[in-house]
Amino acid sequence: MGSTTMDGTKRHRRGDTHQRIQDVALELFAEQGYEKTSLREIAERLEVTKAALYYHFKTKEEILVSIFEDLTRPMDELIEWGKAQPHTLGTKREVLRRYSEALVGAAPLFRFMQENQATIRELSIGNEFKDRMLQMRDIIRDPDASLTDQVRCVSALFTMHAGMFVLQDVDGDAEEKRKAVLEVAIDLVTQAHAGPQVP
Amino acid sequence: MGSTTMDGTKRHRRGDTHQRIQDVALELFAEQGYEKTSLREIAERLEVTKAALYYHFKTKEEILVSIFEDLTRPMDELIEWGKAQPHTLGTKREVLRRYSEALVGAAPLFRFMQENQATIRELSIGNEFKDRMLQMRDIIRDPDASLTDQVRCVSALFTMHAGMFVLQDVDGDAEEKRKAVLEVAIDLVTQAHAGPQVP
Amino acid sequence: MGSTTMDGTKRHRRGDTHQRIQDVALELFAEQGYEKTSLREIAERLEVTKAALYYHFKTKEEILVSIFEDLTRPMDELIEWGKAQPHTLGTKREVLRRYSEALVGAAPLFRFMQENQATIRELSIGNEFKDRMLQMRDIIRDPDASLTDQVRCVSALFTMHAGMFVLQDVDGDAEEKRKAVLEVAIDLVTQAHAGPQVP
Amino acid sequence: MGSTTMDGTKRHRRGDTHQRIQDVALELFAEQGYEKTSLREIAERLEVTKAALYYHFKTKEEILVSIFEDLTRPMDELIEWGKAQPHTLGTKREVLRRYSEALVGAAPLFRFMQENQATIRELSIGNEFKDRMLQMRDIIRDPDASLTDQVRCVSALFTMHAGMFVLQDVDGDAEEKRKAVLEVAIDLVTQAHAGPQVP
DNA sequence: AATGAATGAGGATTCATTCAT
DNA sequence: CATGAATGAATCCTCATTCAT
Repeated sequence: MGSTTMDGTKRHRRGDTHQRIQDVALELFAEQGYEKTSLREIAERLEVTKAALYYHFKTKEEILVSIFEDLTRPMDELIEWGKAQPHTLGTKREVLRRYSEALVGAAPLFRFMQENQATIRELSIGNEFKDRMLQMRDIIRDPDASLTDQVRCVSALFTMHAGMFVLQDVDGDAEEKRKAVLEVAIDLVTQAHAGPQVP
Repeated sequence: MGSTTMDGTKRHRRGDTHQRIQDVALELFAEQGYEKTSLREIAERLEVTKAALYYHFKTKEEILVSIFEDLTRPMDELIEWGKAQPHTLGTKREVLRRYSEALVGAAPLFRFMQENQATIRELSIGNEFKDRMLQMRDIIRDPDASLTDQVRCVSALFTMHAGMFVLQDVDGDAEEKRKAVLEVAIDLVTQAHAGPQVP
Repeated sequence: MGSTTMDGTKRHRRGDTHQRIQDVALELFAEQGYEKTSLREIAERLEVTKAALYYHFKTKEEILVSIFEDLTRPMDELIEWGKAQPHTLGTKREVLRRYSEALVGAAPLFRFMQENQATIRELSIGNEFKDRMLQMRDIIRDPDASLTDQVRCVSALFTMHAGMFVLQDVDGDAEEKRKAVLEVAIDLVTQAHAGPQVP
Repeated sequence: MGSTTMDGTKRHRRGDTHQRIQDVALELFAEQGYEKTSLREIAERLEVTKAALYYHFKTKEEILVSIFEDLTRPMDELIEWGKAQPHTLGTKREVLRRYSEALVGAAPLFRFMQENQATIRELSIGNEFKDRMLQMRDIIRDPDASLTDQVRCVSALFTMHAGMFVLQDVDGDAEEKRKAVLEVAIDLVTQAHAGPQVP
């Protein structure tokens, strides 16, 4: 029942449940945290049994890992691209611009990552995530710049991550806010670049 | 037996265990997260029984609450002071300066708060903390400023919170880093102030 | 499709998978025990799905039962033969001799039976196995003999079962060990026969 | 309630529950096997909750380990003693005699060990038990004797272990049976000693 | 001021089994 | 002949909490 589609194809929507588990899980993880979200809860909301989850994923952690891998792919590609470019201010601005867009697609995941750092540190994705962040940092910052300028770069990255969520309860349309955040981030990086020239 | 002597030497100072519980708890909470830290673990590290913890605190949450209240008192006072001042750039700078110092004393707690947001949101201190942050925000930002400038202010706050931990694996002495972070934060607020004048 | 060819070459011989399941199952049962061996494990090692096992066998227990029946047929025949003979010492020796040989073919099964008695007792083959053993015992022992002599006979049987596995970590070639075990068993039965004559 | 004794001592029978858990656990382990016995079952029979078991023992395995350690102490001592004696036939007989007696006290445990070998092999006591058996074997057997004589010695040991349980459904009083088994075992060892002299 | 003993609720995970395709 | 998807029941275990002493 219910697996027949308009065109009469009685397809078994392979990946349907798989995908739905990921969706609901991310929703709940982001809402309540990883630890506080039980598999029972996920299963109930999907109207399947806990055991069904285990048919699709070997462990609770694997659910998270799979979400993470799926949603951070665009960032991986961005990092790959960024590392191949010359470390100019132009590159950095472009990276921030693209990063800002990539974040939109993975917003719930990043909100989750940000709010569950303690938990994630102990999980297998902990290091993976940290590595990605450090790679981004190394694309953005200049290790020979002043400490202050380095802080500016790190702050730029942070502003982008946090900005999106912290501003949730502020007035204004989401796309506008994204642009404002991006502007501040680009400003910070630009200042970091200008900085050393006028010591 | 015989835990008090006339001159106070070698006595189990009242509040000794109480304090030790808070210390160990915060240490573990910050390290592993609130959910992953069990009372058994805290008790074991203190070499007392779980039941002993219940002599000093009614619940696990109360341990956290008490830590929170003790460690955020300086910030409360700062907020009180800040609200009483005129909303000038000078005030804001001073607030950031003092905030930066206050953060040093409460660093593990803030690290904890930052890394356990999802958990904390469901706890009683969740709102308290959010309120404090919003009050800080309202001291720092100007609600009539452009969205971008508002982001600058929020970013200034965020930079201070995050900066301290994210920079842990970066070179340089802690006090220097604190100053660099403070500088960037003050810069951001200063720019936010300059901004509206050149629209 | 296409699993049989005219000349029988390259055909999926009927019972191929059936047989392979039994082989792998016995191997794992003997190695890890019945309870600790899951159908998932068996299926994985065969590179089929669990459901495939259910095409060939109705239950997990049935897999074991079928192995048991296949491998103990020679013993059944031996018992049939033994019961038909006169209860002389010669018969008993011959039975032991043949039993020893039969054991070689069913070694993994017997190792399994011996190491999983608690489990087997609750299974349908439990009684069957016990019955076989009692019938063997009744061929070997003389119910009117002294208790000691009866113990000798039971011990002879036991020695044969256990001997093969316990001696695994002892020096020497398997066939030699089998003969040594057989010799001791025959000795025991011989003594049991000599016993009553010299009270 | 119920913890007051005749003499008015209101003692908390420390170790009472601890001991009762061991008793019931061994009973069930021996009856149904280790795997098939769930903690729920043990708890129910004791009219406590599962969690209570975990107050007394860290894991299910630890319950078994503790039983094992308590009940095999006499054997450890016997082995210690046996190793210190000269390897004469007299010593061996004495060891068997004492072993036979020690077995009576630990009968359910040994029945359990015998019937759950597959399970035990994977548990921490597996090796401990095997070690004890090999030490016994090395006290009893002579490594330079003929293979047949070595089998005799191993068989003697085995006969003692198995004899007690296999003979359960045979006529006669328990003590008598024990003596018969012991006699056969001693005979086997004696023959092993006499053997090499007449090659 | 602290302990020993226990509980109830819930956690993740595994298993044998079923059934439509 | 075999699979993909799912279930229900059970498993071991952990946790915060309570209470008499």
